[in-house]
Amino acid sequence: MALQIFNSLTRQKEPFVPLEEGKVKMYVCGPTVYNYIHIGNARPAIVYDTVRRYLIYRGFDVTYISNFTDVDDKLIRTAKELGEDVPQVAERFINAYFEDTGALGCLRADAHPRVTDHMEEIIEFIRVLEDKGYAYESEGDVYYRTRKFEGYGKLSHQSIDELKVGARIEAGDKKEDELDFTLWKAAKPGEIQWESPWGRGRPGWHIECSVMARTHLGDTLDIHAGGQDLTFPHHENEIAQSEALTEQTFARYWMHNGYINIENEKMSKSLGNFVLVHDILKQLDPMVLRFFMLSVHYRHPINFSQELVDDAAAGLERLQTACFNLRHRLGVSADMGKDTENWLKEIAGIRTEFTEAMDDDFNTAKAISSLFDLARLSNTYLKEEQTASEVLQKFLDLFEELSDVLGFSFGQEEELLDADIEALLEERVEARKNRNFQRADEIRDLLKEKNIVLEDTAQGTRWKRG
RNA sequence: GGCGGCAUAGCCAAGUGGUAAGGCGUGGGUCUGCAACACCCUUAUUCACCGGUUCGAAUCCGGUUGCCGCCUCCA
Repeated sequence: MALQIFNSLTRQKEPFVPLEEGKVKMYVCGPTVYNYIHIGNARPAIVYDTVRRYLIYRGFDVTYISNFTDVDDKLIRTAKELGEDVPQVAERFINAYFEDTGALGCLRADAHPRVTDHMEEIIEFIRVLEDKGYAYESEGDVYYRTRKFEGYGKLSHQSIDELKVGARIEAGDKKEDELDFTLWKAAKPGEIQWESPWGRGRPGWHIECSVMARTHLGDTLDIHAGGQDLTFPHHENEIAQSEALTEQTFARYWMHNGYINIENEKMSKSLGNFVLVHDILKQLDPMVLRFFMLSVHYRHPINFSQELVDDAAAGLERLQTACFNLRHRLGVSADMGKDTENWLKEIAGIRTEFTEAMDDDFNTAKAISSLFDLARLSNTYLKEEQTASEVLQKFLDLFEELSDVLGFSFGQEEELLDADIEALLEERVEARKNRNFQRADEIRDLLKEKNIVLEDTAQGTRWKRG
């Protein structure tokens, strides 16, 4: 079964066939960097990072581009409020973005282009649109002549007239048609601005993605992705701009992830329930947040609440414990297992299960259930009195292989204990041997206070950080 | 008004024609000196409701109800 992707353009799953065999050009709309990212921004970051990892796992050569919108109205406003200039604000939140998404296990894109580094290309792009009759200047602004683009509405599946019903009509509008959107915006005095054929100004909202995608990936992308809310108008407008200019298909597969609600409510500024990744990670293991995000299919809405996060943490811990227990056993027991072939076959079967889930439009929820199957299987194996190192190692390898695709890391740093704690551990072994359970329990309690949890097994006592 | 989505156990969540994955939680049991970890069993004769198609539907069709999103800045 081939990899299938749900394409927003056709509203159905399609076999994924990149334009150039073996190579994938992927563009993900990045944030406007006027604040720390919230968990709604974290979802696409995590989801498409996982898509990318899986494509790589499947053997594709992926070029992954994700932009920063580092100039726009919100940035200008924020800079004003903070008494800084726009580049300063952008720089700070770009750094914060890397810090936050890095903690969440997201790999760096092959490039993170910024709007302000592409002014020449943007101006040139608009100029060509103007030449072709798709753009017109009006009092220093430049607008896109929406009605001229035949396919307008094909992504959001709306006809232009349906869209028009909902369009806002502003008094004294400089546009020819209320559906026309801004390509270039004349600057007000004091605002950040660039020289252009239409006077000093800055780019409109949608043009930057068309330009940066083309600059870094060429005329046709394999995958263009972003949040569901970007479908209209952002992505619709990108298509109009790019396809008017190049007369080529802009993106072949469009992916859109669902929203996040907070405690069953839409996250919004007015409700005051914005959850910033920067804040939540102070009290939440980033891997738990990632696990939580991937435990629901990316196109479905997801509800964020303390209770659900706690559930996710418990689930993730089960997987971590399974790995931990495998490592302990690998370190202490002899290499003597039976039925090795059968176990190896079962392990391999789980890889297939996982791949089939991911092939089906990146069904990470189902893929995660394969990890749980793997945990159950390995835990069952650990009940055997005799184990084979080869099998234990294969279990660990598959855990690592699959969790790496999902971007989880089950930390395994070899830690050393202080000498006095080692001494207590040894004393406890003696005490238990002598059936001095009172002393043994005393030591266990003592270490628990130091956040070291002891577990007695048939293969000796193991410890972990609580 | 237009376009679209969702409704599966206490909670979360897969599942798009073949007789309900998985996780968390619950209850019982096994293991253990006691724990912990783990394992086994338990928790939906049923998938919002009503019709229809079919040998067979959570899955397809029609209708009803409820919730949500987009059409306006937004991941």
